[in-house]
Amino acid sequence: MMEVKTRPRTAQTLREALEDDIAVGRYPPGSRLDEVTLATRFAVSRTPIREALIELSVAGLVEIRPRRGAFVRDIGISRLVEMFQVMAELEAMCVRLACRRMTAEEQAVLVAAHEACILAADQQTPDDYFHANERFHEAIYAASHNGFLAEQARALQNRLKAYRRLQLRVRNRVKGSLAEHQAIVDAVLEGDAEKAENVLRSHILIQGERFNDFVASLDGAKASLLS
Amino acid sequence: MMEVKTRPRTAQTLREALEDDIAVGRYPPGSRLDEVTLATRFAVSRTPIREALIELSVAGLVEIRPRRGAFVRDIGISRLVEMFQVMAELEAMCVRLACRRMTAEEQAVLVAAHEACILAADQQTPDDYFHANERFHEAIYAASHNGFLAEQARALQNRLKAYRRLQLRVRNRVKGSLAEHQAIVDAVLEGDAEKAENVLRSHILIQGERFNDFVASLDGAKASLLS
DNA sequence: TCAATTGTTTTTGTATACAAGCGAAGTGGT
DNA sequence: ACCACTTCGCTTGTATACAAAAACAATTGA
Repeated sequence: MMEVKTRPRTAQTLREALEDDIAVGRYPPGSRLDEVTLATRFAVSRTPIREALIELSVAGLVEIRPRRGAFVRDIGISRLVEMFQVMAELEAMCVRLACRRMTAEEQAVLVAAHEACILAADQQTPDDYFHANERFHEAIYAASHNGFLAEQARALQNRLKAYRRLQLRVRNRVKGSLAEHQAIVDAVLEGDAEKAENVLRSHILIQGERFNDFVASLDGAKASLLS
Repeated sequence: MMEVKTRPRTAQTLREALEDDIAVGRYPPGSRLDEVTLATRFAVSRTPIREALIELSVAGLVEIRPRRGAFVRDIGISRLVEMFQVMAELEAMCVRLACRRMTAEEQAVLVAAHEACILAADQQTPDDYFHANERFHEAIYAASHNGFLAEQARALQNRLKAYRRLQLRVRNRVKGSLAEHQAIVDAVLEGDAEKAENVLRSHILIQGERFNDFVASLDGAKASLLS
């Protein structure tokens, strides 16, 4: 069997490596994750592979069907909308708390992250914007001063990573995202918690909708998901 | 070493067994979970024990410090408050959605669960009330018609199980809890989503506060936590 | 020709064996 | 006597071996 480029396994854990491979689409939803194949690919025994797969299954990215193996969890579109709904609520909570509690430094970090987003959006590199966007939201999580909430938000953001990335491909979505960020920053700087909360909530909800559009637009042409 | 009563391991998984043991206090926060000890206790090899511990660590009940073992996660009081805050928001979201979406049958289930709580509260058995209470909240999760949200709510409720149980020991807490439930049911039946949301939110937040009281009241006498 | 049953093969789940790191205790030096 | 260093034991992390279940294929009977 033809060996595809195997990442050198720097210092990152097996779990992170698999997480990335799933997010990037190397292992598409529904595909089987064979233990021995993975073991040979990463040049380890089955044991650490199994442990990584268990972690991923608890985290929700992988489904382990007893006695028949691990599969990349295929999230239906309706469940995806549900997840974005919860994500919206978590982020709304974050920004609400952030409005009350955030320090001047944290405000500066948020503004800087926003400006980085603007820069990344200008040059037509969608992946750069994707990462700048992640840091923007991270700034809000951290500013909530609720460590547990921030963890939950990060975990769910990570679980939705693949879909958030795709959703950015929708026409004019980056521009729209940016405008929403601006509104959020404005509200936060004004200290208008209620406004910030509402804008952020719909900023997330719109992602679920745009993803829906995206899927609908390709319809039969599932193959191009990995284009 | 003296063998304490080892549960016969009916059909439940190792993970659930350990979860229970932690919730019940057999393994108090901070205590070390030795792999070989657990292996002999459950009469299995280290492998399935390790896998269960990994699951628990991802779920957040256990902390695995590399190369030094697994410990029951010791949740500080401030983090606990954070967790109750998030729980409150999740439940508020559940009831808000439930108000809009719940069917007549689901309303009936909720009312029935509430009545079961009243019955359980009358007879002075705190554990019965605890379980009836769980079913009451479960009815709300299910009625949200957002499967993912319901899963998240259940997971967090489970993680807080030990603390919710203790918090019920505070003077008059059961009576107070019941009154709050009544208010929630009323609001839901009226279809007043905003009211239901607010009442439920503070119903959860109050648990964090009452737990705080509870800890403060014993103060030095940590030993009696397991009374 | 098709279905069913049986035998083979592949794959998961568990046990055991082995390697390597951390901690504790002991030893030697100052 | 006190501190640093070394060594030994115990525990985790990983590899391998084995058992059992599921998938697959082939053969036989209708």
